[in-house]
Amino acid sequence: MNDVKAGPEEEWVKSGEVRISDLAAELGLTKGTVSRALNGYEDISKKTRKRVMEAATKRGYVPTTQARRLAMGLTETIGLVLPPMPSQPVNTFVSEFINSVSAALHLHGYDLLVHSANSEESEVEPYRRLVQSRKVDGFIIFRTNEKDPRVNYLLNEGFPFVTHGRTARMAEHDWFDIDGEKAFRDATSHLIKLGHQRIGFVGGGKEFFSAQLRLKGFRTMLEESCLEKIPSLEQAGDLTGQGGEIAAQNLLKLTRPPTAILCANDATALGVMKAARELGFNIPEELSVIGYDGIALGAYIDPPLTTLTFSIEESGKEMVNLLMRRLKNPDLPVKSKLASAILKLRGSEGPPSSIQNKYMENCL
Amino acid sequence: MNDVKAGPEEEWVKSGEVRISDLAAELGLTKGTVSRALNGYEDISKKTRKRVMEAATKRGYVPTTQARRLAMGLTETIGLVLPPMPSQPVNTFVSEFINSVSAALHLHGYDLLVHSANSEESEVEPYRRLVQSRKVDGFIIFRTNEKDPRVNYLLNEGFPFVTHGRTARMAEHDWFDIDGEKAFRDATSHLIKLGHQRIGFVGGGKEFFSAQLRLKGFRTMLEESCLEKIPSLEQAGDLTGQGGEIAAQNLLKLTRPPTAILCANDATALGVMKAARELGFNIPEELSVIGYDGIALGAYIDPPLTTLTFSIEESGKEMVNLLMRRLKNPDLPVKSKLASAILKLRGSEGPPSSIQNKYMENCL
DNA sequence: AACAATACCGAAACCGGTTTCGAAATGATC
DNA sequence: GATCATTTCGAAACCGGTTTCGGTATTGTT
Repeated sequence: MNDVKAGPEEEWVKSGEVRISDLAAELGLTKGTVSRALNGYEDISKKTRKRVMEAATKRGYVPTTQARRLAMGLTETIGLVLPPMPSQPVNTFVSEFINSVSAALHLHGYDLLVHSANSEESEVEPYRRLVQSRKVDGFIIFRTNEKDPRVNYLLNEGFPFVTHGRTARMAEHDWFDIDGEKAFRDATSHLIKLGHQRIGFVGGGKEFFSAQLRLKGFRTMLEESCLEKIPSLEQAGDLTGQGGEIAAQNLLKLTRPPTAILCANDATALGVMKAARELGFNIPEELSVIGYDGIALGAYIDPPLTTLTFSIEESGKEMVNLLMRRLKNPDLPVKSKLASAILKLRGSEGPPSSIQNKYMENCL
Repeated sequence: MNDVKAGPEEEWVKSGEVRISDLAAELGLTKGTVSRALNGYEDISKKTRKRVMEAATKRGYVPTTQARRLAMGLTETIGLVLPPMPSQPVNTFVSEFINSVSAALHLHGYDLLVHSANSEESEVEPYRRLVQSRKVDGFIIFRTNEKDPRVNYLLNEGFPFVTHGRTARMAEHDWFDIDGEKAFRDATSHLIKLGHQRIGFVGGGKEFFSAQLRLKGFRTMLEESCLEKIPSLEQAGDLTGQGGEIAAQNLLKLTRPPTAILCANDATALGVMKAARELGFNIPEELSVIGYDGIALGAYIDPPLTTLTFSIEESGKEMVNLLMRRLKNPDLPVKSKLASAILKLRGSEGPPSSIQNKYMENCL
């Protein structure tokens, strides 16, 4: 009966059974004194502090988080609400992102509360609940839209948060983003240098702000390179594989199909490649494809997908830094960080089959 | 100055500013009475309850979670520790799983605390910390190993948890698992019926319990079908794409390479397909490949990957149910649930090029 | 009308910590 | 040795709820 696994001499203490008052009683001190001793207050003699610390480690005392947080009036917890999952998630971004955010928060003594969004209710509802019940001190928000109700709500409440992605009100809140515009200038430039002149673009709808910025980068580089903008080569997808398929079918059935297609993300690119295969286009000989996201799977398909990648770990870390700064001092001016994506050449792009060499010559 | 967004008449209350004592004072009651009124105690008159409820909704009162939890002695939080991320994650399981677990927990009024494992320290360390600081009431554990130190620790502590996957001590704790053995019997049977007689298997190391069970299913079906077991056709990978590549190279360079390869997961299968392409094997004509996991991206590669799938949403839901049951009554006998995977035919398998028709004739 | 039973609410303890304030003990100064 | 400044700790309030217990006020019973 009642036997426990432990050495014979060793007295086994089940975790978390010793309270600060037990410790105080054992030491002949008050719990206030014990608390101050453990928390490094200066008005505790070295001798007493040593006694307390030793007793604490010996008895395995760890303060009860709930009590400490109540007393200190903070939750030491950051909320992250998962957007409703698409039926066919193709991206490992979320898990990597959660991982890096969680790790970064841990360094600051913060916990990560992950909440799932119920698609039945309003987008801001989970945030409202978490704020009202005071379960978190701040939020990490990702997949922002240009006009984002979550951002509006939190700004209105004066509640701390950082977004991954810019919004219409980005001047009013901290944010981190990848410079998708520059990324697509780079990718477009790369294709142009390879000799492409008819380049297609498959983006997201207008509701995807980041995808719009990528489109902007694409257009900018076309203009800089004196290539005419051909509206029919710009397709609005929905950032899914299926959307990519449909968009690619539209593009490749044109009388003069593009020789390259830039995709706003990798899922789209995979759909584009699938459609291209089915329509008999060889990649990259007859069609170059470039994606965005850098998903690992891209390296295993045939041909391996050339894509724009960025460090998810850095994203998480930087966002946590911004948020911690905000929590320490809510009145600081807004701060933001723009990181850049790099083009990872893997093989799904190359020179067009028939190189038209007039490129760039009449420009400037 | 000090203007807030609200109707002119409406008095604007910033969320979470009203305490139970405020409410009590306003109503001329004590906070104990207000608390009982809101929590449905029977010793409150209908009239008073109505007054309290109305005042609460009007003033937007929501109890402070930390205080409630401290008073009630529970955290209403479940911990989930992410295993160290592989450098090349190709699987969306984690994010989907987190999503479904979080959603299921929410139905029970529980929160999900996601913690990341620091690869520098022991595997159980995060669990120990969460237990000692009393941040969670229980754990959801996944990617268990046969001998799992986390399981040992928690069993020793008597701390509630549910695993995704079986362990050597599965008789002592609640668990949920997919019947990988049956799944691989099915997949193997499918290949045999297609006419394959030399079937390769790329698994994980011995440290991956679930992969071992899949191997067992493979072997069982070979035996049942009176096919001889050829040891060199069983390769131990590491459940990554790279591992799959290497294993496939070994298999395909054999004098008599297999006509089909079963893979313990999709990441491995992708690596196998890559190696096969590079060695000039056409899939599925010259080599059939089947994976396990049902990752969505498998549908977009060429050929689409045939795989064994299961419902991640169901996994999360069932695990939460098991855990909630355990929390309500810690003394209940252990309970478990075994769900089955289904073979999703997508095109990466087919009959072998040269059918040897003697199959199954001399069996039984 | 007297008494017991019941409905309803206030008072206070409690959860497990933190932090402020003041008092006692110690040390320093003359 | 008396006075004052410092060090060190105890006492108590506090964080914001929940829950037990007991005391009125009300109702029901004979």
